[in-house]
Amino acid sequence: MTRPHNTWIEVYQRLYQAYGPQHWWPGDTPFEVMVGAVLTQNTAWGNVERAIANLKASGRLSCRGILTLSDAALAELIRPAGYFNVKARRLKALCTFLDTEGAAEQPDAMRDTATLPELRRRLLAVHGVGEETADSILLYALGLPVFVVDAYTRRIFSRLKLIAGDESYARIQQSFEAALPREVALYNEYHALIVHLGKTVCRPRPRCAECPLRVVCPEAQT
DNA sequence: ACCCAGGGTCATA
DNA sequence: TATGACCATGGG
Repeated sequence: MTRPHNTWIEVYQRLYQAYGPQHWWPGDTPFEVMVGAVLTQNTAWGNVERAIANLKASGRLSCRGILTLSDAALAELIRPAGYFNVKARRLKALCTFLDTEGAAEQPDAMRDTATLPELRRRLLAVHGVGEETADSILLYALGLPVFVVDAYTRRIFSRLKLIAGDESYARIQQSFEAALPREVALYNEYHALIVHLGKTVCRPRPRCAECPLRVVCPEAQT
């Protein structure tokens, strides 16, 4: 008997065939990934890169380096990332958390201190860490199997009519995790490809002529 | 001069 | 629980 066609996997395959591996997360260390996950909240990645470059250049890209800065000095370093006062506080909250977890020196050591659901709960309790930021940290900094849902995911998959768009984060996440094999490498690549498509093609005003999902997407069936 | 970007918190009803 | 205001820079 023929199994129902898994569109969720087909979308991945088409994106991968079109764009290839994305080599995510753009960041050298787990700690840099965590910092980037906070800084990129509602912010273009290019601005985040400048902020991270400032932190690196000043030798402050570490828990201690961040916690020993004044709020004002930290805000000044991350200014290009926008919301700099808000994000300065959030970065400090994250570093304080890592400290209390005994993971200040080795942020990815946190990985083996608890089960995945427990780690997620702890991250969500940190000020400034919501669901997407928590999951980005779990997947891209700690290498744990959690599918990351973001605004691009909602836009693309609602245009594909695979979701309505206004579901809860958890609901959308479950749709992906139920349809896909539980593999970190797949979750990693899929989300990265979604972001790439969202930035270049599936924009607020879509450029469907260049979309590798043309045959799958009702939006493009003019 | 707009619109948009790899969200999250907080106050209010 | 569900909305809306707020946070702010930089590119198109």
